Amino acid sequence: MIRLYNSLTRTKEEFVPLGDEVKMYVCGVTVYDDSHLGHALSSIVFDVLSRYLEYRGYKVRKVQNFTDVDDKIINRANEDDVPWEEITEKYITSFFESSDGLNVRRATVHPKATEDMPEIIGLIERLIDGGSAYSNNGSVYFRVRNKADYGKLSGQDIDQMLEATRGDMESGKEDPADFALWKAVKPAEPKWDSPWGPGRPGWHIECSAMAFKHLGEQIDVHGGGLDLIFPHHENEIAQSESASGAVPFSKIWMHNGLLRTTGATMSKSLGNAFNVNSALAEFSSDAIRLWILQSHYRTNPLLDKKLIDDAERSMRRIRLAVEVESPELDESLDFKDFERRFVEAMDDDLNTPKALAAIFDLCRKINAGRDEGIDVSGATESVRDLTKVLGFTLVAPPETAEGLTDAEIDALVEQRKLARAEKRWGDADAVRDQLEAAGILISDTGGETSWSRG
RNA sequence: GGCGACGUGGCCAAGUGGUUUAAGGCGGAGGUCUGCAAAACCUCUAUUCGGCGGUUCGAAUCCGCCCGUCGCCUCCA
Repeated sequence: MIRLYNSLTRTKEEFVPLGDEVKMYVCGVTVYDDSHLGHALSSIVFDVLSRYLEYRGYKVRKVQNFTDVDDKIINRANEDDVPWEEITEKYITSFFESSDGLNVRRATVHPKATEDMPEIIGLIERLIDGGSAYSNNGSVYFRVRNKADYGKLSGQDIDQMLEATRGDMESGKEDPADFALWKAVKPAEPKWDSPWGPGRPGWHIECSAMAFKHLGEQIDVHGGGLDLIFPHHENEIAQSESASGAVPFSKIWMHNGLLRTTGATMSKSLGNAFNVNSALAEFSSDAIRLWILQSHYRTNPLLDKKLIDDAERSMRRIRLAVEVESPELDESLDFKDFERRFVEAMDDDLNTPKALAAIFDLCRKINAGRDEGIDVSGATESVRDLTKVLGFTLVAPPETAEGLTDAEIDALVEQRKLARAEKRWGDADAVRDQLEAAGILISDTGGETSWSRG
Protein backbone atom coordinates (compact mmCIF):
# COMPACT_ATOMS: atom_id res chain seq x y z
CA MET A 1 0.00 0.00 0.00
CA ILE A 2 1.46 3.29 -1.09
CA ARG A 3 0.95 6.20 1.25
CA LEU A 4 1.63 9.77 0.26
CA TYR A 5 1.58 12.96 2.27
CA ASN A 6 -1.25 15.20 1.16
CA SER A 7 -0.61 18.89 1.74
CA LEU A 8 -4.35 19.48 1.64
CA THR A 9 -5.19 17.21 4.58
CA ARG A 10 -1.74 17.39 6.17
CA THR A 11 -1.62 13.66 6.63
CA LYS A 12 -0.23 10.66 4.85
CA GLU A 13 -3.00 9.02 2.88
CA GLU A 14 -3.36 5.73 1.14
CA PHE A 15 -2.87 6.21 -2.58
CA VAL A 16 -5.96 5.06 -4.47
CA PRO A 17 -6.16 6.33 -8.04
CA LEU A 18 -9.49 7.43 -9.45
CA GLY A 19 -9.19 5.26 -12.54
CA ASP A 20 -6.96 2.78 -14.33
CA GLU A 21 -4.48 5.45 -15.23
CA VAL A 22 -2.87 7.69 -12.62
CA LYS A 23 -3.47 11.30 -13.55
CA MET A 24 -0.56 13.39 -12.47
CA TYR A 25 0.02 17.09 -13.03
CA VAL A 26 3.29 18.75 -12.13
CA CYS A 27 3.80 22.48 -12.28
CA GLY A 28 6.55 23.15 -14.75
CA VAL A 29 8.71 26.16 -15.23
CA THR A 30 8.27 29.66 -16.52
CA VAL A 31 10.62 29.73 -19.45
CA TYR A 32 12.56 32.95 -19.08
CA ASP A 33 15.90 31.54 -17.91
CA ASP A 34 17.89 28.31 -17.60
CA SER A 35 16.67 25.83 -14.99
CA HIS A 36 18.46 25.89 -11.70
CA LEU A 37 19.02 23.06 -9.25
CA GLY A 38 15.80 23.92 -7.45
CA HIS A 39 13.89 23.08 -10.59
CA ALA A 40 15.99 19.96 -10.88
CA LEU A 41 14.95 18.94 -7.39
CA SER A 42 11.28 19.19 -8.26
CA SER A 43 11.70 17.44 -11.60
CA ILE A 44 13.63 14.61 -10.01
CA VAL A 45 11.16 14.11 -7.17
CA PHE A 46 8.19 13.78 -9.47
CA ASP A 47 10.19 11.75 -11.96
CA VAL A 48 10.89 9.29 -9.17
CA LEU A 49 7.22 9.31 -8.17
CA SER A 50 6.09 8.38 -11.67
CA ARG A 51 8.83 5.77 -12.03
CA TYR A 52 7.90 4.23 -8.71
CA LEU A 53 4.19 4.16 -9.47
CA GLU A 54 5.00 2.32 -12.67
CA TYR A 55 7.30 -0.04 -10.81
CA ARG A 56 4.32 -0.82 -8.57
CA GLY A 57 2.19 -1.61 -11.57
CA TYR A 58 0.31 1.62 -12.23
CA LYS A 59 -0.07 3.25 -15.58
CA VAL A 60 0.81 6.91 -15.29
CA ARG A 61 -0.23 9.83 -17.41
CA LYS A 62 1.95 12.74 -16.42
CA VAL A 63 1.51 16.30 -17.55
CA GLN A 64 4.08 19.01 -16.96
CA ASN A 65 3.38 22.42 -18.39
CA PHE A 66 5.43 25.32 -19.64
CA THR A 67 4.36 28.79 -18.61
CA ASP A 68 5.31 30.58 -21.78
CA VAL A 69 3.43 33.83 -21.32
CA ASP A 70 4.30 35.85 -18.26
CA ASP A 71 5.72 39.17 -17.05
CA LYS A 72 9.19 37.77 -16.56
CA ILE A 73 9.29 36.51 -20.12
CA ILE A 74 8.17 39.85 -21.45
CA ASN A 75 10.79 41.62 -19.34
CA ARG A 76 13.48 39.29 -20.52
CA ALA A 77 12.48 39.81 -24.13
CA ASN A 78 12.64 43.56 -23.65
CA GLU A 79 16.04 43.35 -21.98
CA ASP A 80 17.48 41.17 -24.72
CA ASP A 81 15.56 43.09 -27.37
CA VAL A 82 14.21 39.97 -29.05
CA PRO A 83 10.66 38.69 -29.65
CA TRP A 84 9.27 36.93 -26.60
CA GLU A 85 8.74 33.75 -28.63
CA GLU A 86 12.47 33.57 -29.07
CA ILE A 87 12.95 33.63 -25.30
CA THR A 88 10.45 30.89 -24.62
CA GLU A 89 11.73 28.69 -27.41
CA LYS A 90 15.30 29.07 -26.22
CA TYR A 91 14.51 28.18 -22.64
CA ILE A 92 12.20 25.31 -23.49
CA THR A 93 15.11 23.80 -25.38
CA SER A 94 17.34 24.50 -22.41
CA PHE A 95 14.82 22.92 -20.05
CA PHE A 96 14.75 19.69 -22.03
CA GLU A 97 18.53 19.66 -22.22
CA SER A 98 18.69 19.89 -18.43
CA SER A 99 15.98 17.30 -17.88
CA ASP A 100 17.53 14.86 -20.32
CA GLY A 101 20.89 15.46 -18.72
CA LEU A 102 19.41 14.60 -15.34
CA ASN A 103 17.80 11.48 -16.79
CA VAL A 104 14.36 12.85 -16.01
CA ARG A 105 11.91 11.11 -18.27
CA ARG A 106 9.68 13.25 -20.44
CA ALA A 107 6.13 13.67 -19.24
CA THR A 108 3.35 12.20 -21.34
CA VAL A 109 2.45 15.72 -22.40
CA HIS A 110 4.33 19.01 -22.02
CA PRO A 111 1.64 21.54 -22.87
CA LYS A 112 2.29 25.23 -23.33
CA ALA A 113 -0.07 27.91 -22.12
CA THR A 114 0.01 29.65 -25.49
CA GLU A 115 -1.10 26.49 -27.26
CA ASP A 116 -4.12 25.91 -25.05
CA MET A 117 -5.58 29.38 -25.31
CA PRO A 118 -9.08 28.22 -26.41
CA GLU A 119 -9.31 26.00 -23.32
CA ILE A 120 -8.11 28.80 -21.06
CA ILE A 121 -10.68 31.20 -22.48
CA GLY A 122 -13.39 28.54 -22.30
CA LEU A 123 -12.64 27.91 -18.64
CA ILE A 124 -12.79 31.61 -17.82
CA GLU A 125 -16.17 31.79 -19.57
CA ARG A 126 -17.43 28.93 -17.44
CA LEU A 127 -16.32 30.74 -14.30
CA ILE A 128 -18.07 33.93 -15.36
CA ASP A 129 -21.23 32.01 -16.21
CA GLY A 130 -21.16 30.36 -12.82
CA GLY A 131 -20.78 33.66 -11.02
CA SER A 132 -17.26 32.93 -9.82
CA ALA A 133 -15.64 35.54 -12.01
CA TYR A 134 -16.39 38.93 -13.51
CA SER A 135 -14.96 41.08 -16.25
CA ASN A 136 -14.04 44.71 -15.94
CA ASN A 137 -12.32 46.91 -18.51
CA GLY A 138 -11.12 43.99 -20.57
CA SER A 139 -9.75 42.05 -17.60
CA VAL A 140 -11.38 39.18 -15.76
CA TYR A 141 -11.01 38.48 -12.05
CA PHE A 142 -11.83 35.54 -9.85
CA ARG A 143 -14.25 36.33 -7.06
CA VAL A 144 -12.40 34.82 -4.12
CA ARG A 145 -15.14 35.44 -1.56
CA ASN A 146 -17.43 33.31 -3.67
CA LYS A 147 -15.47 30.21 -2.72
CA ALA A 148 -16.34 29.39 0.85
CA ASP A 149 -13.32 27.19 1.48
CA TYR A 150 -10.79 29.47 -0.18
CA GLY A 151 -7.51 29.14 1.70
CA LYS A 152 -7.94 25.50 2.59
CA LEU A 153 -4.63 24.44 1.08
CA SER A 154 -2.41 27.15 2.51
CA GLY A 155 -4.31 27.46 5.78
CA GLN A 156 -4.61 31.17 5.17
CA ASP A 157 -7.50 33.39 6.12
CA ILE A 158 -8.36 35.96 3.46
CA ASP A 159 -8.67 38.90 5.81
CA GLN A 160 -5.52 38.15 7.69
CA MET A 161 -3.68 37.83 4.44
CA LEU A 162 -4.94 41.15 3.23
CA GLU A 163 -3.61 42.86 6.31
CA ALA A 164 -0.13 41.78 5.37
CA THR A 165 -0.56 42.48 1.69
CA ARG A 166 1.91 44.89 0.29
CA GLY A 167 1.70 46.76 -2.96
CA ASP A 168 -1.12 48.49 -4.68
CA MET A 169 -4.46 47.00 -5.31
CA GLU A 170 -5.15 46.59 -8.96
CA SER A 171 -7.98 48.80 -9.99
CA GLY A 172 -10.91 46.93 -11.43
CA LYS A 173 -11.11 44.33 -8.67
CA GLU A 174 -14.23 44.08 -6.56
CA ASP A 175 -12.14 42.88 -3.67
CA PRO A 176 -8.42 43.18 -3.09
CA ALA A 177 -8.18 39.43 -2.60
CA ASP A 178 -9.46 38.69 -6.09
CA PHE A 179 -6.91 37.60 -8.66
CA ALA A 180 -6.65 38.02 -12.41
CA LEU A 181 -7.81 35.31 -14.78
CA TRP A 182 -7.37 37.47 -17.85
CA LYS A 183 -5.28 40.57 -18.18
CA ALA A 184 -6.33 43.24 -20.68
CA VAL A 185 -3.61 43.93 -23.20
CA LYS A 186 -0.96 46.55 -22.51
CA PRO A 187 1.17 48.16 -25.23
CA ALA A 188 3.92 45.95 -26.65
CA GLU A 189 2.75 42.82 -24.86
CA PRO A 190 1.69 39.52 -26.37
CA LYS A 191 -2.06 39.31 -26.82
CA TRP A 192 -4.81 36.93 -27.80
CA ASP A 193 -8.39 37.71 -28.74
CA SER A 194 -11.04 36.94 -26.20
CA PRO A 195 -14.66 37.75 -25.46
CA TRP A 196 -13.36 40.52 -23.17
CA GLY A 197 -11.04 41.98 -25.72
CA PRO A 198 -7.36 41.34 -26.49
CA GLY A 199 -5.18 40.29 -23.60
CA ARG A 200 -3.39 37.38 -21.99
CA PRO A 201 -4.18 34.84 -19.29
CA GLY A 202 -3.25 35.34 -15.65
CA TRP A 203 -0.73 32.98 -14.18
CA HIS A 204 -2.96 30.48 -12.39
CA ILE A 205 -5.69 29.76 -14.90
CA GLU A 206 -3.41 28.04 -17.41
CA CYS A 207 -2.69 25.16 -15.06
CA SER A 208 -6.36 24.49 -14.41
CA ALA A 209 -7.13 24.67 -18.11
CA MET A 210 -4.27 22.40 -19.11
CA ALA A 211 -5.02 19.89 -16.37
CA PHE A 212 -8.65 19.77 -17.49
CA LYS A 213 -7.71 19.37 -21.12
CA HIS A 214 -4.95 16.82 -20.79
CA LEU A 215 -6.08 14.88 -17.72
CA GLY A 216 -9.67 15.70 -16.82
CA GLU A 217 -11.53 17.77 -14.27
CA GLN A 218 -10.41 15.68 -11.34
CA ILE A 219 -6.90 14.31 -11.01
CA ASP A 220 -4.95 12.03 -8.70
CA VAL A 221 -1.79 13.92 -7.93
CA HIS A 222 -0.83 17.52 -8.33
CA GLY A 223 2.76 18.39 -7.58
CA GLY A 224 5.10 21.32 -7.34
CA GLY A 225 7.39 23.18 -5.00
CA LEU A 226 6.33 24.26 -1.53
CA ASP A 227 6.55 27.85 -2.66
CA LEU A 228 3.65 27.29 -5.03
CA ILE A 229 1.15 26.49 -2.32
CA PHE A 230 0.16 30.11 -2.09
CA PRO A 231 -1.08 31.71 -4.17
CA HIS A 232 -0.69 29.48 -7.19
CA HIS A 233 -2.13 26.18 -6.03
CA GLU A 234 -4.67 27.82 -3.77
CA ASN A 235 -5.98 29.69 -6.77
CA GLU A 236 -5.87 26.65 -9.00
CA ILE A 237 -8.06 24.85 -6.53
CA ALA A 238 -10.47 27.77 -6.35
CA GLN A 239 -10.81 28.03 -10.12
CA SER A 240 -10.94 24.34 -10.88
CA GLU A 241 -13.42 23.40 -8.21
CA SER A 242 -15.64 26.40 -8.91
CA ALA A 243 -15.75 25.55 -12.60
CA SER A 244 -16.22 21.80 -12.42
CA GLY A 245 -17.88 21.25 -9.07
CA ALA A 246 -15.60 18.25 -8.69
CA VAL A 247 -14.06 18.41 -5.22
CA PRO A 248 -11.24 17.96 -4.60
CA PHE A 249 -9.68 19.05 -7.87
CA SER A 250 -6.69 16.88 -7.04
CA LYS A 251 -6.95 14.04 -4.57
CA ILE A 252 -3.42 14.51 -3.40
CA TRP A 253 -1.33 17.66 -3.39
CA MET A 254 2.36 16.96 -3.13
CA HIS A 255 4.96 19.62 -2.45
CA ASN A 256 8.69 19.22 -2.54
CA GLY A 257 10.92 21.18 -0.16
CA LEU A 258 13.10 24.00 -1.37
CA LEU A 259 16.86 24.04 -1.64
CA ARG A 260 18.71 25.55 1.24
CA THR A 261 22.11 27.16 1.08
CA THR A 262 24.64 27.61 3.83
CA GLY A 263 24.60 31.35 3.40
CA ALA A 264 26.00 34.09 1.27
CA THR A 265 29.50 32.68 1.18
CA MET A 266 28.24 29.39 -0.02
CA SER A 267 26.12 30.60 -2.90
CA LYS A 268 29.00 32.74 -4.02
CA SER A 269 31.40 29.87 -4.07
CA LEU A 270 28.83 27.87 -5.98
CA GLY A 271 28.92 30.35 -8.77
CA ASN A 272 27.21 29.13 -11.89
CA ALA A 273 26.84 25.59 -10.64
CA PHE A 274 23.42 26.65 -9.47
CA ASN A 275 22.42 26.37 -13.10
CA VAL A 276 21.58 22.76 -13.99
CA ASN A 277 23.54 22.66 -17.21
CA SER A 278 26.63 23.96 -15.41
CA ALA A 279 26.13 21.49 -12.60
CA LEU A 280 25.94 18.71 -15.16
CA ALA A 281 29.26 19.81 -16.62
CA GLU A 282 30.81 19.26 -13.22
CA PHE A 283 28.88 16.34 -11.77
CA SER A 284 27.21 13.22 -13.10
CA SER A 285 23.42 13.11 -13.17
CA ASP A 286 23.66 10.15 -10.82
CA ALA A 287 25.52 12.24 -8.27
CA ILE A 288 23.04 15.08 -8.51
CA ARG A 289 20.12 12.69 -8.15
CA LEU A 290 21.73 10.86 -5.25
CA TRP A 291 22.51 14.14 -3.49
CA ILE A 292 18.83 15.06 -3.78
CA LEU A 293 17.33 11.66 -3.04
CA GLN A 294 19.44 11.17 0.06
CA SER A 295 17.14 13.70 1.68
CA HIS A 296 13.43 13.17 1.92
CA TYR A 297 11.54 15.18 -0.71
CA ARG A 298 9.65 17.27 1.81
CA THR A 299 12.78 18.51 3.56
CA ASN A 300 15.05 21.29 2.33
CA PRO A 301 18.23 19.74 0.97
CA LEU A 302 21.42 21.65 1.54
CA LEU A 303 22.95 22.95 -1.65
CA ASP A 304 26.65 22.46 -1.20
CA LYS A 305 29.12 21.31 -3.84
CA LYS A 306 30.90 19.18 -1.30
CA LEU A 307 27.74 17.14 -0.78
CA ILE A 308 27.34 16.51 -4.50
CA ASP A 309 30.98 15.50 -4.55
CA ASP A 310 30.31 13.08 -1.69
CA ALA A 311 27.40 11.68 -3.67
CA GLU A 312 29.71 11.16 -6.64
CA ARG A 313 31.88 8.93 -4.47
CA SER A 314 28.85 7.14 -3.04
CA MET A 315 27.60 6.33 -6.51
CA ARG A 316 30.85 4.53 -7.21
CA ARG A 317 30.00 1.98 -4.53
CA ILE A 318 26.78 1.11 -6.29
CA ARG A 319 28.28 1.19 -9.75
CA LEU A 320 31.11 -1.16 -8.79
CA ALA A 321 28.86 -3.54 -6.91
CA VAL A 322 26.61 -3.88 -9.94
CA GLU A 323 29.58 -4.81 -12.07
CA VAL A 324 30.56 -7.69 -9.83
CA GLU A 325 30.67 -10.89 -11.85
CA SER A 326 29.98 -14.22 -10.28
CA PRO A 327 29.62 -17.86 -11.23
CA GLU A 328 26.18 -19.39 -11.44
CA LEU A 329 25.93 -21.60 -8.44
CA ASP A 330 23.31 -23.28 -6.33
CA GLU A 331 24.08 -21.00 -3.46
CA SER A 332 23.06 -17.53 -4.40
CA LEU A 333 22.68 -14.31 -2.47
CA ASP A 334 19.15 -13.78 -1.25
CA PHE A 335 18.21 -10.25 -2.22
CA LYS A 336 14.45 -10.41 -1.63
CA ASP A 337 14.74 -8.93 1.81
CA PHE A 338 16.45 -5.86 0.43
CA GLU A 339 13.82 -5.42 -2.27
CA ARG A 340 11.15 -5.67 0.39
CA ARG A 341 12.89 -2.98 2.42
CA PHE A 342 13.14 -0.79 -0.66
CA VAL A 343 9.45 -1.12 -1.43
CA GLU A 344 8.42 -0.56 2.18
CA ALA A 345 10.45 2.63 2.31
CA MET A 346 9.17 3.94 -1.01
CA ASP A 347 5.60 3.05 -0.12
CA ASP A 348 5.92 5.29 2.91
CA ASP A 349 5.67 8.66 1.21
CA LEU A 350 8.63 8.05 -1.06
CA ASN A 351 11.23 7.62 1.66
CA THR A 352 14.17 7.59 -0.73
CA PRO A 353 16.87 7.92 1.97
CA LYS A 354 15.61 4.73 3.56
CA ALA A 355 15.24 3.03 0.18
CA LEU A 356 18.81 3.95 -0.63
CA ALA A 357 19.99 2.48 2.65
CA ALA A 358 18.55 -0.85 1.52
CA ILE A 359 20.39 -0.56 -1.78
CA PHE A 360 23.70 0.28 -0.09
CA ASP A 361 23.29 -2.64 2.28
CA LEU A 362 22.62 -4.95 -0.65
CA CYS A 363 25.76 -3.67 -2.37
CA ARG A 364 27.81 -4.55 0.67
CA LYS A 365 26.31 -8.04 0.63
CA ILE A 366 27.19 -8.38 -3.03
CA ASN A 367 30.82 -7.50 -2.36
CA ALA A 368 30.96 -9.91 0.54
CA GLY A 369 29.23 -12.59 -1.55
CA ARG A 370 31.77 -12.14 -4.30
CA ASP A 371 34.59 -12.73 -1.82
CA GLU A 372 32.84 -15.83 -0.53
CA GLY A 373 32.37 -17.08 -4.07
CA ILE A 374 28.59 -17.31 -4.06
CA ASP A 375 26.29 -16.41 -6.94
CA VAL A 376 25.37 -12.72 -6.76
CA SER A 377 24.05 -12.28 -10.29
CA GLY A 378 20.44 -12.07 -9.15
CA ALA A 379 21.40 -9.49 -6.57
CA THR A 380 23.27 -7.27 -9.01
CA GLU A 381 20.30 -7.46 -11.35
CA SER A 382 18.11 -6.40 -8.46
CA VAL A 383 20.30 -3.38 -7.76
CA ARG A 384 19.98 -2.42 -11.41
CA ASP A 385 16.20 -2.63 -11.20
CA LEU A 386 15.93 -0.66 -7.99
CA THR A 387 18.34 2.06 -8.99
CA LYS A 388 16.44 2.43 -12.24
CA VAL A 389 13.36 3.34 -10.21
CA LEU A 390 15.40 6.18 -8.75
CA GLY A 391 16.54 7.18 -12.21
CA PHE A 392 20.20 6.30 -11.90
CA THR A 393 22.07 5.50 -15.07
CA LEU A 394 24.99 3.72 -13.36
CA VAL A 395 27.19 5.09 -16.09
CA ALA A 396 30.58 6.33 -14.92
CA PRO A 397 30.96 10.09 -15.25
CA PRO A 398 32.88 11.18 -18.34
CA GLU A 399 36.56 11.24 -17.55
CA THR A 400 38.43 14.39 -18.20
CA ALA A 401 41.17 14.18 -20.83
CA GLU A 402 44.42 15.76 -19.73
CA GLY A 403 46.59 16.37 -22.73
CA LEU A 404 48.26 12.98 -22.91
CA THR A 405 47.10 10.64 -25.65
CA ASP A 406 46.31 7.03 -24.90
CA ALA A 407 49.42 5.95 -26.79
CA GLU A 408 51.61 8.26 -24.71
CA ILE A 409 50.07 6.94 -21.53
CA ASP A 410 50.51 3.35 -22.63
CA ALA A 411 54.17 4.06 -23.38
CA LEU A 412 54.72 5.52 -19.92
CA VAL A 413 52.91 2.65 -18.27
CA GLU A 414 55.14 0.27 -20.22
CA GLN A 415 58.23 2.15 -19.00
CA ARG A 416 57.06 1.86 -15.44
CA LYS A 417 56.31 -1.81 -15.86
CA LEU A 418 59.87 -2.41 -16.99
CA ALA A 419 61.25 -0.40 -14.07
CA ARG A 420 59.13 -2.38 -11.66
CA ALA A 421 60.21 -5.67 -13.17
CA GLU A 422 63.79 -4.60 -12.55
CA LYS A 423 62.85 -3.35 -9.10
CA ARG A 424 63.94 0.16 -9.93
CA TRP A 425 61.26 1.53 -7.58
CA GLY A 426 62.47 5.10 -7.76
CA ASP A 427 62.06 5.17 -11.53
CA ALA A 428 58.71 3.43 -11.36
CA ASP A 429 57.38 5.92 -8.84
CA ALA A 430 58.67 8.82 -10.89
CA VAL A 431 56.61 7.65 -13.84
CA ARG A 432 53.61 7.16 -11.62
CA ASP A 433 54.00 10.69 -10.24
CA GLN A 434 54.26 12.04 -13.76
CA LEU A 435 51.05 10.32 -14.76
CA GLU A 436 49.24 11.37 -11.64
CA ALA A 437 50.24 14.94 -12.28
CA ALA A 438 48.48 14.61 -15.62
CA GLY A 439 45.38 13.25 -13.93
CA ILE A 440 45.98 9.62 -14.75
CA LEU A 441 45.51 7.09 -11.98
CA ILE A 442 47.55 3.94 -11.92
CA SER A 443 46.42 0.77 -10.29
CA ASP A 444 48.30 -2.48 -9.86
CA THR A 445 45.76 -5.13 -9.18
CA GLY A 446 46.39 -8.82 -9.35
CA GLY A 447 49.69 -8.41 -11.15
CA GLU A 448 48.04 -6.34 -13.87
CA THR A 449 48.54 -2.64 -14.25
CA SER A 450 45.64 -0.51 -15.41
CA TRP A 451 45.13 3.22 -15.69
CA SER A 452 42.21 5.56 -15.83
CA ARG A 453 41.76 9.22 -16.46
CA GLY A 454 40.56 11.41 -13.63
C1' G B 1 0.95 40.26 12.74
C1' G B 2 -0.78 35.37 10.20
C1' C B 3 0.39 30.29 8.18
C1' G B 4 4.16 26.59 8.33
C1' A B 5 8.87 23.83 8.67
C1' C B 6 13.17 22.51 11.22
C1' G B 7 17.27 21.71 15.23
C1' U B 8 19.93 13.70 15.44
C1' G B 9 27.71 11.76 15.34
C1' G B 10 33.24 15.82 12.12
C1' C B 11 29.57 16.72 7.60
C1' C B 12 24.88 15.13 5.08
C1' A B 13 20.65 12.32 6.62
C1' A B 14 16.60 8.30 8.14
C1' G B 15 13.90 7.16 12.38
C1' U B 16 8.18 10.28 15.34
C1' G B 17 6.07 5.93 21.99
C1' G B 18 9.09 -0.25 23.34
C1' U B 19 12.06 -5.28 18.04
C1' U B 20 16.66 1.47 17.72
C1' U B 21 21.79 1.39 24.19
C1' A B 22 19.49 5.64 16.74
C1' A B 23 19.49 3.22 9.26
C1' G B 24 22.43 4.74 5.17
C1' G B 25 26.19 7.96 2.71
C1' C B 26 30.69 11.06 3.09
C1' G B 27 34.89 11.67 6.18
C1' G B 28 38.16 9.33 9.83
C1' A B 29 40.75 4.87 12.14
C1' G B 30 42.32 -0.23 11.58
C1' G B 31 42.76 -4.44 8.19
C1' U B 32 43.12 -7.25 3.22
C1' C B 33 45.79 -6.36 -1.35
C1' U B 34 50.65 -3.91 -2.95
C1' G B 35 57.77 -3.33 -3.68
C1' C B 36 55.48 1.12 -1.52
C1' A B 37 51.14 3.36 -2.91
C1' A B 38 46.49 4.45 -5.17
C1' A B 39 41.85 2.31 -6.13
C1' A B 40 38.68 -1.36 -4.37
C1' C B 41 36.73 -4.36 -0.55
C1' C B 42 36.04 -5.68 4.85
C1' U B 43 35.61 -4.07 10.06
C1' C B 44 35.09 -0.14 13.52
C1' U B 45 33.38 4.86 14.23
C1' A B 46 26.52 8.86 18.64
C1' U B 47 24.52 4.89 25.99
C1' U B 48 22.73 9.66 22.52
C1' C B 49 18.91 12.83 19.67
C1' G B 50 19.09 22.16 20.79
C1' G B 51 18.03 23.38 26.46
C1' C B 52 14.86 22.81 30.80
C1' G B 53 10.61 20.73 32.90
C1' G B 54 6.29 17.31 32.46
C1' U B 55 3.13 12.85 30.81
C1' U B 56 4.24 7.47 30.73
C1' C B 57 6.04 1.07 33.19
C1' G B 58 8.89 3.13 28.93
C1' A B 59 10.31 9.21 24.76
C1' A B 60 14.90 11.31 19.93
C1' U B 61 9.63 10.21 19.25
C1' C B 62 3.77 13.06 23.15
C1' C B 63 2.85 18.01 26.09
C1' G B 64 4.68 22.94 28.00
C1' C B 65 8.25 26.72 28.17
C1' C B 66 12.91 28.60 26.42
C1' C B 67 17.04 29.11 22.76
C1' G B 68 18.33 28.90 17.59
C1' U B 69 17.63 28.37 12.06
C1' C B 70 14.45 28.79 7.89
C1' G B 71 10.21 29.15 4.27
C1' C B 72 5.53 31.42 2.68
C1' C B 73 1.80 35.65 3.17
C1' U B 74 -0.41 37.48 -4.56
C1' C B 75 7.46 37.01 -8.92
C1' C B 76 9.32 31.86 -7.39
C1' A B 77 10.42 24.41 -8.28
